[in-house]
Amino acid sequence: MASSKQRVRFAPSPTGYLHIGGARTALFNWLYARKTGGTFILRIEDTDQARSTDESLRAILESMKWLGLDWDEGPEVGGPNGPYKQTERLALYKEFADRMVREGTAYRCYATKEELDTLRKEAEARKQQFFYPHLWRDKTEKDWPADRPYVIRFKTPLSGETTFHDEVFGPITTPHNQIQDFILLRSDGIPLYNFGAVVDDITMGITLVARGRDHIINTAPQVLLYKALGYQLPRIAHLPMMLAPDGKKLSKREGRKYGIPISVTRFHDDDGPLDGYREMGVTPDALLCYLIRFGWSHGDQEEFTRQEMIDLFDFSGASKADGKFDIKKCTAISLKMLKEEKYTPTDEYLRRLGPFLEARGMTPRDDAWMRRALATYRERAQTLVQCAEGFEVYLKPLAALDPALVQKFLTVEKAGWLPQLRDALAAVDPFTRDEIGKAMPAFAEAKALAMKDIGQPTRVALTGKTATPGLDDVMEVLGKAETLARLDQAAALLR
RNA sequence: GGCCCCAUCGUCUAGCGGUUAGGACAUCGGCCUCUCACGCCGGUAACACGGGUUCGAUUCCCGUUGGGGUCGCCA
Repeated sequence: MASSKQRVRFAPSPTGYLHIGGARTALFNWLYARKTGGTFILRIEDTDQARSTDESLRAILESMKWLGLDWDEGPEVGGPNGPYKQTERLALYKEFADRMVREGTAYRCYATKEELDTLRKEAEARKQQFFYPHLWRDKTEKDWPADRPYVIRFKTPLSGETTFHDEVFGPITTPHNQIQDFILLRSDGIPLYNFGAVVDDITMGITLVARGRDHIINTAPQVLLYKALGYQLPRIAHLPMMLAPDGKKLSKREGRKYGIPISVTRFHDDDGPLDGYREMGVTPDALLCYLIRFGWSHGDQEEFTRQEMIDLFDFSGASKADGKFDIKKCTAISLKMLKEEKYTPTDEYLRRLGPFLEARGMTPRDDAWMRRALATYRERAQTLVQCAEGFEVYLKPLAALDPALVQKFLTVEKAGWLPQLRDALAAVDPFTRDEIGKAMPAFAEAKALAMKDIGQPTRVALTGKTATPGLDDVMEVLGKAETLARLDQAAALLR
């Protein structure tokens, strides 16, 4: 391991929401920085001006904050290597590009996009692979036409190959004849991805680049750029892809098809609002827990606190094979994380639950009551949404009972004892789970009934539902007055 | 199609030459039980195929097949 301070970055382009795969990339970089005591940089690659939007940038920052992946340098926090948006660094790219032209490792190309598109189409028609013909490669300054736009292209070596060592995949070799004379700087002075990323990684002192496997193809050109510029290569790590259950790219369409959120937080685009993991009701720690086990492992461990992730993380634990997203596993992890105080302290649980209650028209009550009520759902709610739905039993007035349920459970024949149960419960004091838990079986026994005979009718009378936490819990949370009132209401329906 | 990469239960994965191939999710039984969950017990379920190397291959090498990535003045 390098002795100097590690510097890593996450470099999204603000052309949409923060994709779940991007979140995984961000997590791995963040973990590496935190583990090594290094610096985590957030850099905005907004060079695609046609697609970049401020709304997208806001959404990405919001998602990063929600995940708790804080950055040491970048938007809002600044830093010594700014600015951190590429469109604010154009002079830098020009300086590097001009230098390369001067040194002969790059050249001006005056071929127009139209011209090249035509050639591309022709090659396509001949079923041949298009390859940039070295139109301007060997021209010199005296050949440059005046007043015509040009791009700057890299002068890729004509033969040989480039090999780099990937921390995850090992050595990867690319023959140079597969690398075109790619464009560094567009005619409008804006850099293309490979060039912008390299110049920034160099000037920001990045020591390790970790990104998705779809970038492996970009690495050889970037290595060539480092060499041409005379800088030392950072360490490089690629992560396997996160795919949809059918092995396709995890797109918005695929996500909908399998009920998988693909955005970290809610995002509005042309098709309307798109809910994310936050809206689905998983906690950031639970999501991170699912993500870290995707393409990485530490033996059989499935649950991690944030600190454990930091302590245990290492690129040697990464795997090479692509994976398919499994939403059921994700919610299963969510349940485990939500259930345990160690992973989700009660205070945090309630704080996160609040907005979900309010979204359903409920108002949280006092802290002690909320804690008591939460205890009845902690072991059964996979998500905060499910928990909030459960709270409707407690916080919403009981709606008119479903006639089908009344027919099934609340007839004189099946629940004629209801008024007497009500009276028996009225005598319970204190009205606690334990006392109720004794009174109910005692009542059943006195009536020569089994608990299972009185359970469901009572449950329906109390909650209008057939599945809820235990009756003793429900009654205690509801309180004696509300419990009796609801039973009275149901008893009136008996016929 | 060219080039690059990958390959253990349905899914995420453990394994780093010798294991009854383990765990988790899912699934199927059972227990618990007032319902639904949780929890507990148990079952089904994988080394893609073919060659090597080796006393011995899931593990190392080659090939085949399958999958993915990429071939833009997108990132």
